[in-house]
Amino acid sequence: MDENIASKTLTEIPVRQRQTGLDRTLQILDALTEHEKPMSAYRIARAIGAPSSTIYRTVEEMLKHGLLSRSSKRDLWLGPRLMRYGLLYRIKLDFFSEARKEMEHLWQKTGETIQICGRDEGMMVVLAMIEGKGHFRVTSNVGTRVPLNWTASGKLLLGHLPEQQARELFLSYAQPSPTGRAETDPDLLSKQAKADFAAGLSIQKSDSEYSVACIAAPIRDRDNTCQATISIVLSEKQLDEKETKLTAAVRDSAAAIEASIRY
Amino acid sequence: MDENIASKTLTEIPVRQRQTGLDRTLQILDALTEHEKPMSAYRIARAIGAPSSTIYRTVEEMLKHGLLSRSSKRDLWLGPRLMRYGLLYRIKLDFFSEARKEMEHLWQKTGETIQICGRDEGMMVVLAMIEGKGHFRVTSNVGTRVPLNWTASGKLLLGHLPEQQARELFLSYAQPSPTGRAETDPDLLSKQAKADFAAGLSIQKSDSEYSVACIAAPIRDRDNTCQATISIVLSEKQLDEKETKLTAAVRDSAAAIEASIRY
DNA sequence: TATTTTCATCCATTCTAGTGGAATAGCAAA
DNA sequence: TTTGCTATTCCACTAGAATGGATGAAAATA
Repeated sequence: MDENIASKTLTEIPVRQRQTGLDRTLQILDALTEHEKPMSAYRIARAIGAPSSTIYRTVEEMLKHGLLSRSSKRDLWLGPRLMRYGLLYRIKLDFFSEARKEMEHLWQKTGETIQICGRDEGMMVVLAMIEGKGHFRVTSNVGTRVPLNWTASGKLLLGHLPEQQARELFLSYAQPSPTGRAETDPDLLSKQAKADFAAGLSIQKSDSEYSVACIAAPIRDRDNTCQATISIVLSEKQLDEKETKLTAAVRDSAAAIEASIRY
Repeated sequence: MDENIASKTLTEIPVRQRQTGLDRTLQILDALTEHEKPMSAYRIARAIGAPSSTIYRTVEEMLKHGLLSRSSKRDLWLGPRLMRYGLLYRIKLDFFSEARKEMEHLWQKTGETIQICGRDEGMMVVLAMIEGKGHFRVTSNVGTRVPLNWTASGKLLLGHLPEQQARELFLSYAQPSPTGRAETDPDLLSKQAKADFAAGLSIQKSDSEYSVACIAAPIRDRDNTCQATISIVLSEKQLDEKETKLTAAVRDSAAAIEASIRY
């Protein structure tokens, strides 16, 4: 909300770097995605601490290109062109078609909610999902982004990184979850990430939503990088009853997807 | 708009206008999406006719921001950050949650493949989809983009525009389809678009894929703009057998979605 | 009402980034 | 070998982008 109050200490040279047009463009898009609803150009400028003249210019250019759209007289929102790249990126992920099949398979077998998740910097993103057959519903959806420390998948997604690097990402992005149960300490988190990744499984209870649990397994490529995760999202109660069976199923699905991209 | 016409008369010198960074960025992304596979920086530069020095620079900056990623030593591909905006754009479309419900509903009722489609400039994009229960499979997928003249939905998506404007879009983007059965004449297409939109229904057979048919209805907002379409994709044979029943069902679903965004 | 905040546009200044072209090297065909 | 295409980097030049600040109008608030 408030802009950058902590400007510079005495010794720091005021190298107020001029930003590139692409920087400003991405800052605008990020401001809108964070805010999650339309904003005026003026408000965007304030939110990112940029000169309004620059933002008005850039916004105009972005509108011309369909990266933004006017949602009312003065409010701006993301533009339709953004879909072009995002959706294509997803369908061309090399594991994606196989992952869809396995998702379906896992869903047939368990009847629970199944998700494929990936990482975008410090956030976990739901890439694909099938909802469970029962009445149990989760709030997440395809496209939902949450901090990595909220979920089992989030931790796995950093498990292949050197611990130091994972620590830094958790340090920058970890946030308290709505339930207050998600770990936020970077040291602990990076250790957990490494351990869970090594085990090929991560289980989590009520970290992000009350009485919601999650069983996740990593999808690793030939370089052992965690490209994505596949997971079952279910009620804590269900988890207690069927844990052994479900963990095995998730592991199998992950293995099947990995096999498809490793030849 | 028309600046560079008067300047030189006799010897036409190629006035290669300097492009903005955002222009170059989008050209790079478009080159990759069109090509549908990774390309080298050099190849991208040639594909868009830009100075290679510019492209190498821009590519470097885009890599830094996660808009591109290296898929091998020299090959570049779309970056994970693109998902951030694309998926959020979709999820926040005001009709989207209702549309998902109706999609599900229609699928339960018919058992056929159901799609929600939107428009990105001159292309139709599959925004969401549920596959049919039978063995009949279509090649399209969420994120698939095809020229507007190939599909029933494509025509509906331009139906609210003044005929002249629709004509221009068809003129720029209409292409022959794989089956050769899709209309390509802008005049005919714009008339069809208008008529189908007015009728609130468009039906198509084998225009884009052999023996594949489609029944589509427009989803219009308060301004009568066609925001998207909902459609049943099925075999021609099925269409012949159950046409009346299915058209009614699609109409009902579209109406339900429209009701949800029109209060 | 008066006053503050939001919104939008304009201008002069600074300096970045797009451009053209050259240089270099690897590789494959002729 | 020569030729030609791919691939990458470097440099000088300058169009035009980002900036800071000013100016007003409109809207919100007191």
